Amino acid sequence: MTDPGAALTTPDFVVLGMISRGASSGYEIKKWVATSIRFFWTISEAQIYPSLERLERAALVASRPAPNGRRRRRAFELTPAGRRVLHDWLVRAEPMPFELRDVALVRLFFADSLSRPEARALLDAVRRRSEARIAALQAIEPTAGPAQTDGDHPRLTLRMGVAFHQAMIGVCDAFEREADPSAG
Amino acid sequence: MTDPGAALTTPDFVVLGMISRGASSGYEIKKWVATSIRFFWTISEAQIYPSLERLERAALVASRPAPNGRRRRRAFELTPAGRRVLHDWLVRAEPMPFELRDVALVRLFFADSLSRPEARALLDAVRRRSEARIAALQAIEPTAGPAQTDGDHPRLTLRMGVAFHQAMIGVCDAFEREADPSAG
DNA sequence: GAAGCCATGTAATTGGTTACATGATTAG
DNA sequence: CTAATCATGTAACCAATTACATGGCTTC
Repeated sequence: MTDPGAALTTPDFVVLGMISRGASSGYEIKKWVATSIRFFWTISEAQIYPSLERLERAALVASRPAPNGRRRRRAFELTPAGRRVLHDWLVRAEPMPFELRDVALVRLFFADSLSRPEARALLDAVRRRSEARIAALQAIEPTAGPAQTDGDHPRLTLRMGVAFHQAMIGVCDAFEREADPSAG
Repeated sequence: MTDPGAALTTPDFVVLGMISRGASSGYEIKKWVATSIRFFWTISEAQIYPSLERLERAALVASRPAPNGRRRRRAFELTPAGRRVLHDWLVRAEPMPFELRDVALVRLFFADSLSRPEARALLDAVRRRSEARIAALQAIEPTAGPAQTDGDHPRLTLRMGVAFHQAMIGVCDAFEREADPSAG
């Protein structure tokens, strides 16, 4: 075949990527996603298990039975081809659209029709949401241990999440100060 | 019925909201979305026209034929009920999950397996993307004219977009400096 | 012995996009 | 006279979620 990674979708690469980082079972992939990339990508079992099948048929991952007692379990690892395909995807130059889908911002956009206190309440809700999200992100602290100076990309993406929401909070505060200078 | 806004989806409220801001036709809603909220919400004709039908059946909008010459056109406006439903939605206290879906961050997350220059190239791509997005946002400048001190929420959401991406750029820069202190 | 977690998997539905069809008008 | 824009609409398709089904193990 010309390009074994051509038919794969982003969820497939996520599965591949998590296995490359050491996740072995479908269940583990799900949990790892939930404690790492969930803030910018989600995935459900209904995607993971069929994806694992496809990846194995394409010989990008290999599985062996690895039961815990009588509880069945399949352990996966990358094949050399899988590692190559993942690498190619990571370095591929292609547009990466920034897709945000945020009801809160939609509501804020339309908030001109609200009264001052109503608009302020909405703005406060947005600020609190960001504060909560920052707390959730900081509770993760990936790759436990003191700052490893080098190449800790999970930490990088975590920081981006925090920076995002700090920025949002900053804009909320600035806007509030403008609308109500007495509180400045 | 108990709550005329209960059955509506977010796209419906977007349609309602755009009409409340003066968009009159389906076509116009589409264009207004494309120059305002598209950075945090999108909508297609295939959603807009059926939505308009639903909203009219629910008596939240009213339409009259308003052809331009022989080119057919339906002009919409909010009914009092529509205005009320929109208002209720805007002030409703309900969770507003921040949903980001970003392949770029996924790729960055997995970038530990890349070589230094490869990881750097990816980081640069992310930074350039944010720069481009900031430029696109600043090209919009909504509610043309000099800063209207008060209640300009479209401008608020615009600023959030800019602040977001400035924050991302900041994190990119910081990370790069850490990984390669010689460039500091 | 019940609740919760480990573990795999599928069916049905949802929500949305893409692509198309149609046709009038305006700008170059 | 052609391309772009105005304008409305539908059909087919796709990605992803929700909800469920099954069953073993662990903890209280």
